[in-house]
Amino acid sequence: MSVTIKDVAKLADVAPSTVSRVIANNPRISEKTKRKVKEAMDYLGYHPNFNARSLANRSTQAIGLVMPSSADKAFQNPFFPEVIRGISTIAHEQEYALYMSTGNTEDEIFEGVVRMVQGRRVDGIVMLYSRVDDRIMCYLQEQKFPFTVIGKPFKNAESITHIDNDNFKAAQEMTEYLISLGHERIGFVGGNLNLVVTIDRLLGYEKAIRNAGLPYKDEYIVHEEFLKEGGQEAVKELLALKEPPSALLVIDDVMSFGVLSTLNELGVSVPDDISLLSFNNVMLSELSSPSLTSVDINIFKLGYEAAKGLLECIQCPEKESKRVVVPFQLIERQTCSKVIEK
Amino acid sequence: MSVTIKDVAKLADVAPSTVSRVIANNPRISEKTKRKVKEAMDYLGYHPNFNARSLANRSTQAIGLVMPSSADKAFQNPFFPEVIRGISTIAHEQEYALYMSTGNTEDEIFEGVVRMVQGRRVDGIVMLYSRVDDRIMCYLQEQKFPFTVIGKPFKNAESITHIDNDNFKAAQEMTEYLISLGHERIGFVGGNLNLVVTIDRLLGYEKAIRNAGLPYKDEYIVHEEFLKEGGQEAVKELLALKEPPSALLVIDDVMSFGVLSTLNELGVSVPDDISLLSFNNVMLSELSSPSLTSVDINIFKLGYEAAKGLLECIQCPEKESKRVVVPFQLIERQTCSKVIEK
DNA sequence: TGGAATTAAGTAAGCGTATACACTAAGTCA
DNA sequence: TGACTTAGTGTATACGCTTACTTAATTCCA
Repeated sequence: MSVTIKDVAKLADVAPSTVSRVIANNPRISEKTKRKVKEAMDYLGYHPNFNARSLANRSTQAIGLVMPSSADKAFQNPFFPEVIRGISTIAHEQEYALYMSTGNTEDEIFEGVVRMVQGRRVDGIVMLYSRVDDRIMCYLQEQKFPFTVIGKPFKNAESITHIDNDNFKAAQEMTEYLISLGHERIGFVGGNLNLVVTIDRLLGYEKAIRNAGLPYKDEYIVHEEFLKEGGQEAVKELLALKEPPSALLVIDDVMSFGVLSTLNELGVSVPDDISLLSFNNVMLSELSSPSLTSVDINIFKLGYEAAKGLLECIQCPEKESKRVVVPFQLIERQTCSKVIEK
Repeated sequence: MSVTIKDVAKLADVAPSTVSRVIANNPRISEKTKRKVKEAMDYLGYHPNFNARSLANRSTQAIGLVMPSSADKAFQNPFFPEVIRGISTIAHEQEYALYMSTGNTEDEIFEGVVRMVQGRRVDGIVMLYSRVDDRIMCYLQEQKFPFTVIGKPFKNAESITHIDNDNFKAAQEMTEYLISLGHERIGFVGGNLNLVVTIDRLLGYEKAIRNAGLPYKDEYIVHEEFLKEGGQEAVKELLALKEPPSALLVIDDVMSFGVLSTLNELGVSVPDDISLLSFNNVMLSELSSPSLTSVDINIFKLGYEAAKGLLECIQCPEKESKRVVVPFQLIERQTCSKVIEK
């Protein structure tokens, strides 16, 4: 059917192995032969069969991506496309392709990963999230399969290459920023508590609150899904309190969009009645009205570095694991203001 | 190293071929044997090696995605994640994985596709765009490689399964809508003229303009890149005219975001000074201020149907090609208003 | 009861590539 | 000149799986 290494060998009048060596650019082949073989390859339009190569080679030139939930849900958050942009940039530089398996339930996703790994469909995996006691991560560790994590692993962080922001510090500084604006009732709108990023940011928030001698109130802390709907739910809860917060630290821009729309419906003005500070600085966060004050966590770089680290793992497995911290930066826009004394 | 079909065969005391048949659920194997083999597989934690299977099988259970530009750029437009959501939904249902190769230049992307195809890394391809005289599409046709297209192929549309909106009609109706609001100077902000979608919508626009007996002016037609920056450029050009348009038909929401921000900078009010109607109804188009009046083209469904069509192509290659038209719907929000007589 | 028909499982030949090992021819050196 | 490198190729096997072909065992019917 398609042209194989043997066809090339026949045409160039050499052995198949020689052709294989030319492909691998083996120095033991003379320039003359190389030229001859290359001509034959061009003439026949030869392209190596990746499956055969992978089989013989035990390498696939592909890296797998694992998302926290079904791609279906994940892609609703611009975080993921942006991470993938970063990943694909370096993947492309090194001629790796990206491979995604999807699933609806946790079990399905897990099975997908097992198939990727055992089926040798990829050389390594980038986990696009970090969760408390994650089965997939445990599995990859057991299997000693190369992987890197975006976010901080809950356990064994030292032995796993991971790329993260200093989320604790970021949340602390941002809370301090809100405090400096005069806010004393600051709500925290978090995502899923299983995600390490939620925990880190919550701890940073707590630290700042306590440092400032403010009361740390459980009712100011809400956890919802990482979607617009999550933000909407959260606001409803918080505004139902006797003393609703005057500022919100929201863990994700998309949630903030939800928060914003609900506040708008309720006739609560941002930032006059309530300030909003969120994380991620997604591409579209400047578009909302008012535009979001948000912490730029450099999503692109998170992806880029994660893939880079993974390729290093794959290429030299002895290399020890490392932690890369990507800096963050507050982007001030229109959703935060000073408290006006009444 | 990892457990193979032979290990399972040995443990279950059958021949490797029998194990293979159990995996394929071949009816010629007795239930008793199947049970025995499955036990052995579970016990050993066996998972088939996909590369070996693909090699023997000539099938990969993966579908390739081709984007119009580098993933880097494409992912800046929420259109693509959303299409991929649709694709991944059905891909997952049928246990296919997604495969993406990326490249910066047109040549690199082309090479990536050739490697996908010749290297037998995927069973079929979904083209996420349709362009005039596209090398990749020609190549896939020559190779008789299964593929489907999102958008209308420029040539041979009858012989290629494709999923599209009726962009001509959509643009015509939308232009008529603007005309019905009293607008007589309507600008058209298009994307790359090589994209068939741009052409179709432009033609629909022209049709409506001419039907209404309005002058069709070239200077009202601008083409820029499918990004925010593109929208920004476009506005600058259009507002520099002696008689700037009172309404704009913008081909893409992200461009509209750019249009909006520039108009805002220039102190032009939307919709009071200028109306804006755009396409795609991306998830975040309700967030801008004012929120975008936009045509919902059902991006998710475009992806879903494209992948579905592809899987049909793969599974029965004789099946004839088809055209699926996904309906559109105007979502009225805040960027269009009637012309106020002065 | 013998042989055809049917069912169940095994044998072995690929799929296309990589690579350890073997081999040849030419060059090196004492 | 003969033993010894060394550069350049070829041979043969392995990678893990599928499948056409065969064989063995069982059933069925005249």
